[in-house]
Amino acid sequence: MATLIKISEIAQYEGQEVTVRGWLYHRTDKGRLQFLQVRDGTGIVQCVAFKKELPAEQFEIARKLTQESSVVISGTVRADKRAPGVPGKFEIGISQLELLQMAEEYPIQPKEHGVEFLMDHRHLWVRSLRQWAILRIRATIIRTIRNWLDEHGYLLVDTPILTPAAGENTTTLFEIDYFGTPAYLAQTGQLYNEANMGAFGKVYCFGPTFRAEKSKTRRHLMEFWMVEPEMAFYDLEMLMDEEEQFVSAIVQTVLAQHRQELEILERDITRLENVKPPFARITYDEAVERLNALAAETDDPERKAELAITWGDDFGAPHETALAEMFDKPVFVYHYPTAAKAFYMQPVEGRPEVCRSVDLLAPEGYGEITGGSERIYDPDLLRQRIDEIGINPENYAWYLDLRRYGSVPHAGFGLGVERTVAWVCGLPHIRETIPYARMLNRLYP
RNA sequence: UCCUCAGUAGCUCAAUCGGCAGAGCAUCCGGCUGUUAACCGGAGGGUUGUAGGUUCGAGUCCUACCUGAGGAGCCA
Repeated sequence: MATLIKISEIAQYEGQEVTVRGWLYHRTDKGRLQFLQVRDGTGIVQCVAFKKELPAEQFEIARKLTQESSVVISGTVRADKRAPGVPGKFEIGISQLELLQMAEEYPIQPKEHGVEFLMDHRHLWVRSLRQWAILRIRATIIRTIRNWLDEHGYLLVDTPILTPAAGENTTTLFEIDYFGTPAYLAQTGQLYNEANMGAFGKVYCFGPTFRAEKSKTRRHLMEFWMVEPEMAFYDLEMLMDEEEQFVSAIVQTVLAQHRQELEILERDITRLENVKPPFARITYDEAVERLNALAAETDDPERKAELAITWGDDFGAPHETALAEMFDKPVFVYHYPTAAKAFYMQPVEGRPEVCRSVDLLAPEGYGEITGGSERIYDPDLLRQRIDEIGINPENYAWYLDLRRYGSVPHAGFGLGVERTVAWVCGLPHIRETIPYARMLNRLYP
């Protein structure tokens, strides 16, 4: 009886009789010889059917197999440099072929397709090699996030998805009917994180978050995954130290475990190998100066207008890209204008127009992948900021409570998983970084 | 929401000045014992996004709408 194997481990079975189960990825018809590329989720292996070596009815099945038909194949593993596949270089000489289902005409061909067509067929597109590589890297990034935080003294404490009020501002929330009262899908777990921080010291939440922004860009989704660590007794510098260790660990783990997938994606890994602490740190003031200096050097008036920035404005996509291009790895930009950031961020002492906030900009135009800050821990100042912003303090009574019972300096940040995956994989658009992207005008499949 | 571009066979695209709607892939049939998105021969496959208009004649020009893409704003 043949051994049932995973295709990823085929090299261990050279010369042995094995069985693989899976789907036909591709077939080349050479008459009395059929090359079947079979995938099982772990890899792709070429299986070779010779007319002479198979019962007539089984060879006839091989000759007729359609793309994505499900099969069980047994045969002998042999090394062959010509054999394509993942990992490749080994193939199976078929001795037995069992058909589970002959697939109907499969819509996705091994060729170029349009974006709309592929997104309409996302439930099938995830079977394609590029998507296989991307989603495996995504899984590793998520696993590394959890492992790293768990190993560095953080406790996972889940925060709710159904929430009574806005985390940041009310214009970007999905509203739902909660038995007659309005509720919202969470856009952040941060406020709850701060409560949990008071209980456990270092905590994180990790899950989907929702923004109803009508954004139509390569880096926005309506539903995206975010990990948000929150740490008691951390200041901004400690926060940056922690973030650069964390982000470097993510990138280096993918490099160590997914050379094969990065190769499939044709990712230039030299830029990733460089992602190790320390990262450059510049203030918002310096960033504005650098951008305006760059704008001054530029002759193209369009480019000049794109780069020029007035102090106080938040960065747009061209600003972030231009800033990131000045460095060979991610760069921290800190001390943003208070007015441009969330109400709970700690003002800089003696200079309240800027706050103790920091964004991390990824290289190669991937933009902001983390955003964080020291939080205001003085109850009066927090109450004052809430009044200034004009939001209803009643909704934040429990949050203000946190400052009444042993308030401590603390800080935290959020990292967007999809943007990180897009950057690590070198993808032009975020839509391929999540299995089923929720975008403006797309809720299917 | 704004700007730009696009919509033709299942898919990717072509169609000159407004004049017979075509190719490759996929599918089906036939050939081939080393293919790498094989190759060779044959066949079927069309409400040109929708509605209206101009014209002897519209895939092509005009108007409105729908859908999508790229960019902007907002953000992770």
